Amino acid sequence: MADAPDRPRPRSSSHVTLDDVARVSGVSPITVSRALRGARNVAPELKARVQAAVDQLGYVPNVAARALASARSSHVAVLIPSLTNQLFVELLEAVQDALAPHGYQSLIGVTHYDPAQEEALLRSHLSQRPAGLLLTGFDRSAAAAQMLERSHAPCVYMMETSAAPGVHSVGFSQRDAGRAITRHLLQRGRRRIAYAAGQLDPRVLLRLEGYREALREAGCHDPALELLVPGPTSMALGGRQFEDLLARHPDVDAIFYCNDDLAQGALLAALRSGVPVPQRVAIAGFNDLGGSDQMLPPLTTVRTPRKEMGERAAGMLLALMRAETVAERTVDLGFELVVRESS
Amino acid sequence: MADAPDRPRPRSSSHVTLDDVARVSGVSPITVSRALRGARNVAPELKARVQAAVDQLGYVPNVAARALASARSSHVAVLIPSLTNQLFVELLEAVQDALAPHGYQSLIGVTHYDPAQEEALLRSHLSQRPAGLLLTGFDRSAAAAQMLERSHAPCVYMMETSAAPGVHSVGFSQRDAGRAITRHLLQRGRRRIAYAAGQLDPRVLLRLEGYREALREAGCHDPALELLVPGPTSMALGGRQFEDLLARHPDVDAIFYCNDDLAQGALLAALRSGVPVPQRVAIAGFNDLGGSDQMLPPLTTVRTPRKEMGERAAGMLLALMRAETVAERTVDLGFELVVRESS
DNA sequence: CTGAAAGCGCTTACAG
DNA sequence: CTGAAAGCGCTTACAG
Repeated sequence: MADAPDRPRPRSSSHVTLDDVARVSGVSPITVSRALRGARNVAPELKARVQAAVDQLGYVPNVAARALASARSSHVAVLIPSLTNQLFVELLEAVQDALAPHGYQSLIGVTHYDPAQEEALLRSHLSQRPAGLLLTGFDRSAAAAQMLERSHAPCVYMMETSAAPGVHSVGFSQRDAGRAITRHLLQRGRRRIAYAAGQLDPRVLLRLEGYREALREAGCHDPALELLVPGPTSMALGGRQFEDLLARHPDVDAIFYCNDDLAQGALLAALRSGVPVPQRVAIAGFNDLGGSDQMLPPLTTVRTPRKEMGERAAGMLLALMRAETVAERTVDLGFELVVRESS
Repeated sequence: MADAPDRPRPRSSSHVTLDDVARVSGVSPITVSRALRGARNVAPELKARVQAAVDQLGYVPNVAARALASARSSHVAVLIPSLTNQLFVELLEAVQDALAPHGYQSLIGVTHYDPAQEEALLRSHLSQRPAGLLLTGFDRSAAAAQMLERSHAPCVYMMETSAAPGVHSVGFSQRDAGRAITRHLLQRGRRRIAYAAGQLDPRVLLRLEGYREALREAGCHDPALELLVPGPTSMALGGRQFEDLLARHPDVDAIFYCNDDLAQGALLAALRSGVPVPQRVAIAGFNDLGGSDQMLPPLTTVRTPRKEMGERAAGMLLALMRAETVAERTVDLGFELVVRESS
């Protein structure tokens, strides 16, 4: 198995091709192709001979040739808003782990929460004819939606659910989760409950809706207690929001943060300034990210099912890519209230 | 521009091809191909005509065809140990941001710190003929190293540096960094300095070497103060290690953690048990991850240049993929001691 | 600076 | 269940 000389490269590659496998196993190239793709309409005996030749030669299919001939790549485009939020990192890992065993590679695109960037990414990914798409949420530009539709590529949406016809989605109700944690704070006797958020994406705003509903039911909604700042979240921002809210509204008795990193920052700021949590203010977060259980006091939060979400979305996409009909097109995975000592 | 009927798909795609562009612009397909790839040996006037036709038709090159014909894909394989350590997420983002404008897609592989997994990933990525490779560190299986060599694919190593001939690397001295932070603790008058680590990868062990060297120089190295536990790091583990060390070695006066997440956990554990930091024990971390500046007290650590490392490694790879000779094959980016109140 | 021919390594669609 | 032919959409290598 001599290597080709370094330069100049011969036009004909020195790699083992499907034709080589056909020659060695004594069948036609098409039969090899079929056997390799696990077709049932190949005699078991030929299948075995092909496999033996593959092993002997160390044959590896050329994905580019396959993609060109079949007009379908083995890539799945995964578009997420950010890698800075641990949530999406874990979602991504679950997706990759589910897709890889089936021979699909994930091509990750980070949209930075920007519809224009998402549109550009979609355009570039779609031009490569991905086998499938995994997208985050439902809010995108009209142009992006149109490209998606025209591409006819299998697609599953993550993070939220939709019952719209033809849409496949795996997620949970952000609104219900926002309502649930707010109700929990109300049940603890809190009345002046603030909502502090950064990175105002559609899901953060849905949680805001849930928060508002719960407070209106209880008759204690006050828009002045909504602190919505654009831009990325961080522990530092959470600390500043904590100080800001207490300074401007000394009667605030609870704060619901849209993400755990903010809430962790708040907990540390409280420690720094000697504000007792939860006695003086209760603190709640969202997502149950790493470290929230280690805080002082441990953080009350909502555990979101990103691992299962990634697995289920990938599973659904796998079915769609096999051209199977998916019976359960909308999967609501729910969420879990995790009550710790901060509330 | 009517769409093809849904099913069955015609063999000939309804997409605009390079031949269409050639027809519209009145030149040969090869000239279009050259113009598109920015060749200098195309008359400016023809270039303009081609560009006009591309715009008019909305032509997008078929990457599979290009890869098949040229035996080079537009993918760069990026192999990192983990996405759980924020460090690698930031490294990855920098790489992607640097590669994307040049038309290269990153294919991410997570090795989970496992040479066998890395070998498998390398095998699968190499079979797709990536345009280039970005790898983490130098420790890999002999089989993996051999595959790399035989592939002749351009490759840049990240995180560490090597002066070995033919090797391109961008990193910093993990050993020097470990030595530097340990010396800092010594300068603060500490003598019973422990090293606490998880995820015992080669870089964690290099930092350990640096730690040992500094302590031996000062004549106070004690192997009993090295706490090396396999498996993933976390804030929870850092907290347990803190309690463990203080219980078993009451005279410990400083702990150097191999990663900030452990150190953050230690700081919280100290707070929980009322151990004053740095009065009773100094705490130092590594990497300067998000939140370390928000801790109570803020964490002393080593800032590592992951963003620049990703950018420089990608830049070097870009040059190699253009078949340029890279003069500076070994780039040492250094590190920065960040002294805060925990030491 | 420009082009006609051949080929990259597969799969599709049609036969049998 | 198996195969011969054609083609996917580009680029390489050779001419001129």
